[in-house]
Amino acid sequence: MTTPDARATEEDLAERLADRLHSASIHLLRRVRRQDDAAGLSAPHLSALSVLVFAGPRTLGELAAAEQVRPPSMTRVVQNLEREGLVEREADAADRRVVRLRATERARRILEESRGRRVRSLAARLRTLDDADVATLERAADLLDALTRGE
Amino acid sequence: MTTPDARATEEDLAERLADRLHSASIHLLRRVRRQDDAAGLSAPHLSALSVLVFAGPRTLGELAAAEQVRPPSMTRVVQNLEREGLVEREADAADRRVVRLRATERARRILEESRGRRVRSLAARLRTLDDADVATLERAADLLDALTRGE
DNA sequence: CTTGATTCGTTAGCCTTCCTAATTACATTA
DNA sequence: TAATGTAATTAGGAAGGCTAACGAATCAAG
Repeated sequence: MTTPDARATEEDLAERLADRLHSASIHLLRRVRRQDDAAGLSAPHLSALSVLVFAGPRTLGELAAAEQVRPPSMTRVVQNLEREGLVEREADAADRRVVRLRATERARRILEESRGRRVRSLAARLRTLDDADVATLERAADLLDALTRGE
Repeated sequence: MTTPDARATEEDLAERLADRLHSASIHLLRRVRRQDDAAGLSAPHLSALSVLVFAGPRTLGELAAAEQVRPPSMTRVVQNLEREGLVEREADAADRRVVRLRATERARRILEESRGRRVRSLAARLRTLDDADVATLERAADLLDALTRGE
């Protein structure tokens, strides 16, 4: 970085990194999607179901917020998951407008299986990395999670 | 790594990491997409154009492979970019079937501008990280790029 | 040289996922 | 009790991905 434009370059570093992470995410998702899901769970369905399984029951609106989509988008996802017997709706005692969602026992099994299938080829590639690189990606996953969550 | 248990655990670690990277990518993209693009360049368009700008001219098939989409998908993207005057087609001298694609001068300018807009909020968050975390993400971007490329 | 197989890109048509706007049902507050 | 606000759904549309089928060009055998 010995260019005359050192200041502009420095300011661009964050943007440049953001751009690279953006591209990497696009490519990672496209690769994973191709792996094709025998269990019939697409990435958005899998991701939403994960929230219910690992973080516990949520209302539809909370789930939409966690997944960073609008409620109407989540409505459809939930309808599909419900049809597959992976999610159950419960009435909220205090407020009958809200839909409380809970993953079924079957969902836990399906989730484990289909997650394995979906990310298998990526996981295979990860196994070729040395410990330091794995640690880097572990830490990066944490950081990205924190960065993309909230506000 | 000698016992079946250790091996299974090790395999689970890779899958677990793959799953976390998968989720992080979904959330990152959903966040970035919301930022909305004043220049009218969507993420897939921006990403494809980046390849042509930074890696030089490519055939349509090569570009599709680099972007991990099928040729018909890339055909549409290129048609849009062409209509915007961001990409030019050239005939290949040796093989008249192939379409050689080149980013225009205008594309370079537009790319810089719209990339900034698109990733701005992510970049702002990245600026809050310390140097070590930034370095981690830089390295992770490299690793992910390598992992999702090829084969 | 001719014929058949292959390859590059396009067209056609479908599916999924996301969105905004409008609507319905319930809750809250003035 | 009337007005306002909020949770979820419905309706409708845009974008981006896919496969299948096709035309044009190339390559490989004979």
